[in-house]
Amino acid sequence: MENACPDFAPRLITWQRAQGRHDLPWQVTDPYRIWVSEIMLQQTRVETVIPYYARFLARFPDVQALAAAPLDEVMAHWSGLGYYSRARHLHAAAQRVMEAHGGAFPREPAVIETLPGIGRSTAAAIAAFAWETRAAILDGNVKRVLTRVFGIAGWPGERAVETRLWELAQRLLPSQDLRAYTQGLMDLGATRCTRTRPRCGECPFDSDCIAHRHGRQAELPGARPRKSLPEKAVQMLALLHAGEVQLEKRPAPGIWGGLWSLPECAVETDPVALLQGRGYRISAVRELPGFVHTFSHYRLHIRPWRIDVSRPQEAGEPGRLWLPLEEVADAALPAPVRRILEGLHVR
DNA sequence: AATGCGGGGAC
DNA sequence: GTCCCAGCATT
Repeated sequence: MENACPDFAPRLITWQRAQGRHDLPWQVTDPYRIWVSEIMLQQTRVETVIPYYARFLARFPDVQALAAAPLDEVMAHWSGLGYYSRARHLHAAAQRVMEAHGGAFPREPAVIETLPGIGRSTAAAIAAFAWETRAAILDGNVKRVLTRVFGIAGWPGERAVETRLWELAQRLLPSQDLRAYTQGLMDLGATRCTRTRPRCGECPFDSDCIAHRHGRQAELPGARPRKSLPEKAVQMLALLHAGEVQLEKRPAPGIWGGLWSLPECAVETDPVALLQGRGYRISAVRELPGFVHTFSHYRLHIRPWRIDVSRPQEAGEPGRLWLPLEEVADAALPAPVRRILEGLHVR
């Protein structure tokens, strides 16, 4: 497979030295500073990390200072970065480095990986940058570069594909210059082999890259399989009376919790009969155009109705109000409810 | 093997 | 809006 590009590593190293990034704040040899950067950079972009990194190192300049600091203060310096278990693990790992390793960061990737918050790729990156250790990384950048250059299909999150990528990453490792090589993989992925609109004309593997040769840059790496969302359906009832619409407050845990929404009923239910059973007198009924609202967990087919009532009921119940249509713009409404009501107001 | 974990930027 | 980002831990 790697026959597609037999001199991958030396070409990458040469490219990194000429075209790669050399001014990132964590391009140092202190393993502590490299370690902190690698944790912050997990699932987080370089531009986002830079200001946090500066503040963090100013307050916790070495592993001893981090281990001795209160966790609350570590968390405060992480505030806004997200994935806060990274900060808790970082703090715990600093204390273990002090107690189990006498304050000296371990050099062997297998030992580094036993520290909390450090997996295979992060352990390899720390060792490669700090000591030129021959260890393979496999982050999002590397997955993108390798799937494209070597034409590896499938979603990298799938076990079989990830196993292939780890094997390939391991086989491609040079015997020296691991610092430039590892940085080159990241630099290429970040500045040339980008997710969209890759700059193939400025890539050292231009002529060899399978994806470029076949115009498959957009197909590689393979996309996460689209999980088919469950389909649900509901009818929403816009009850109108004297220029006002009835709203219900959604229960607090649950979808749209705390927002004001329209009364609902199942699609099997006849809304007119339902309302008449509750004592409403109905003067006009019109079914409005249906549409689909997509959540992260399911797709909701919404069938809205405009129902003019001449004798409203259920007034004064808690969690139920009549809102003047003129005030729809300022109300706390779910997006699809707002869409329905704004459509009404135009008429 | 799947999911939870944040926030932000690109499109 | 969706997708992804210098991933890892947990189940």
